[in-house]
Amino acid sequence: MVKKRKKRRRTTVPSPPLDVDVLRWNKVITNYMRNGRCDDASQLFEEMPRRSIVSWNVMLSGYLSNGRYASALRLFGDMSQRDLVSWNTMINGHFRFGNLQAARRMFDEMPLRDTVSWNTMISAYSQNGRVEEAQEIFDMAPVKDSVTWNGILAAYLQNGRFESALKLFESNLHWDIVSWNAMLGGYVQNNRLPDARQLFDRMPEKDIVSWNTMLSGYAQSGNMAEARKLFEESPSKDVFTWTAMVSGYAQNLMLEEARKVFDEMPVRNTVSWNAMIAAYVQRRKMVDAEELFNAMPFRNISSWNTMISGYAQAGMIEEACRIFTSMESRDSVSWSAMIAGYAQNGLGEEALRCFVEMGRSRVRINRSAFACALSTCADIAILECGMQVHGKLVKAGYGLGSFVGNALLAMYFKCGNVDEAYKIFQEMPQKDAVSWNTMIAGYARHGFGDNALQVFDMMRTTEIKPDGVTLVGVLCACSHAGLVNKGIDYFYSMHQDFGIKPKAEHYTCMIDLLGRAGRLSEAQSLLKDLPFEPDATMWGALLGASRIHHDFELGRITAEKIFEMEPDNAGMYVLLSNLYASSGSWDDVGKLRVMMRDRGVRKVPGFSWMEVNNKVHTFSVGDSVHPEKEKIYAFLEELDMKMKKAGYVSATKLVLHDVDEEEKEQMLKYHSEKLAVAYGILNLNPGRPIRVIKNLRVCDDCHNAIKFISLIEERVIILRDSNRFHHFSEGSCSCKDYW
DNA sequence: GTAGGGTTAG
Repeated sequence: MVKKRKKRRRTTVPSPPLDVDVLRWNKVITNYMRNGRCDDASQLFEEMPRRSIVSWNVMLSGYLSNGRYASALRLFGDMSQRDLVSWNTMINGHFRFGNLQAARRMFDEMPLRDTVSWNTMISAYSQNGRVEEAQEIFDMAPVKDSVTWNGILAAYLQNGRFESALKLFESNLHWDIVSWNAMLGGYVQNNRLPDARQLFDRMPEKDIVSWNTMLSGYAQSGNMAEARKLFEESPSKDVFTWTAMVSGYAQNLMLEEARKVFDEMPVRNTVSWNAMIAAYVQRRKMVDAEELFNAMPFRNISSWNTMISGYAQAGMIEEACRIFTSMESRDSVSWSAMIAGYAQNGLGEEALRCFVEMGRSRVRINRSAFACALSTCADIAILECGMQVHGKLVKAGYGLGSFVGNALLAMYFKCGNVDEAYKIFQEMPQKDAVSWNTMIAGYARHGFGDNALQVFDMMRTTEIKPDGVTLVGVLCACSHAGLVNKGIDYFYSMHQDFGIKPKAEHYTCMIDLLGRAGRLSEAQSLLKDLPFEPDATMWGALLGASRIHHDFELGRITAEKIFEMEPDNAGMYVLLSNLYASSGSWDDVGKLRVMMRDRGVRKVPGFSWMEVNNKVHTFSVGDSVHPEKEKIYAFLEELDMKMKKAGYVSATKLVLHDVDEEEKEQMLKYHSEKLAVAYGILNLNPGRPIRVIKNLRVCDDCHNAIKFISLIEERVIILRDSNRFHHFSEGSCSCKDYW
């Protein structure tokens, strides 16, 4: 079924009699193109006294590989004759620049197709994430050679359909070595190293690629001992082998070993240098990285990109920007690295500005940039913006492959639009573990525990196995849905049923689950019998439970533990302070305040934000800067009266400061989330949900007040605080008053 | 002109 490569048939149109001159010209042009000298090449092309079809083809592929799509198109239009190579090149070019429809149209219309045409279509569709189309072409292909077969195998492997690939691979015994290697790589990428090794050992023949694939599999998974063994056993080594070792040591943070291999390498290329730079970058040694970067003989775009992301990850965003702006040409990775860098350094708006700028540049926005932009929108929770990115995404024709689809899911959840998240989820053609986990955890964080568990049940009917993250979501969902016993069951059977040993995060969920249900002593004993040392998050869960159930003493003990571990965690001081205040122990509140002052712990100022007409409005306690503050305050006064009539009592006891009653009430009234909600009601049409984001946990009084507001104003209000989501509607909240 | 291995973004 898989045959040896056939000799290429050059043309269908007879070439003019070759003369040596034309061959020489073509050679020079090819060299120019290889070195990125497009303009020199085209000048030479213009000056040629005679041209063969090869001259045209060399120009065409040269333009395409140098990013000159428009020039390529023009040239293709100008060609007086075209052979199969011209057509195939142009089709591939359309794909490379994301013009899938044009490629398909050209394929459908071309006068004659050879196997390369079919193969090009298959692999290009696959590289664009379109497995269905790749499959369609594969099924239609009249002749299939080994490249065709490997194309469909790679299409499965590269697009998360490992099981299908495996099935296909096992159904046929005549694969050539390229496909064996592809399958080996598939195992490696799916972290199935023992299986990979088995395949490796039973390969009918191995070439250097097989050895390198296996070696880098070990290296990437942290098994440097085994990688080293293969390195020494392998019958031959090339620059790939050596570079894989450097990068393996780099990723396992073994800097000295990496450098030693790098120094011993008989031959280095740019990628080897890049791997060594990456080693320094991963250790945040930017001085050494920069030194190497300056010393290397040739830099390619990855070298620059590595430096950008290195500086960005080291928090040196100005330096990253310096590298970015000094580049001659930037590709999608450069842009993505810059966008991600801004986002990781808390500069969300800069990140989005950069994304917009990328859209204006000649570089096509790739999946990564979309994913980065979406996750930025998610972090700063601006739904409108996220929806616009979503729109662009659809227009760019990327579909809902799991990578981008998952980013979309997360964005809609984090921006508070649960329904849209579910819609996306349903539309996703392939759901991986991350998709399922995002859905489950998303529903849970929004307080829709039952939905989360439904999704979990659906997941169990698929071939995708639940992992540790899934179980965190499930336990969290049980906690939020008040399904205490079900949660306990899952916890104690997860090892047996799913082969997942409970880790710290699962214990934290359990403490939260028991605590929320008021079973504080059980939560305590779980904490006492932990198989490892509890961390501050676990104590935090217990403190949260103490607060909800007003267990003064437990709260105090718990908080002391936390203060020992994390003396700077302001949130925990506030939590304890609230607990003290709610029982009127102003003395303790005062002592705590002194303690905070002595230890230099600063309360993070609370603020909220929301989006109206594509503009983000930020509010802080007792805001006096917002241009419409008069209107907002007046509205709040009015609202306050209505709320009191409906039975609302302001929880003055909860204010941190021991001030007189009237003043306390004023301070509460103007908490940032209340201001934001008021602004939303004033500026968003009735019927539209009001989405507010707050950087801290919402306080009891605001939570209570917003419940009343949702009832009086007949509004759905969705509040994201630092911990979870609250959906207020008709006087109640999806968190069931526990957060 | 189409396929498998080493570097960068998510």
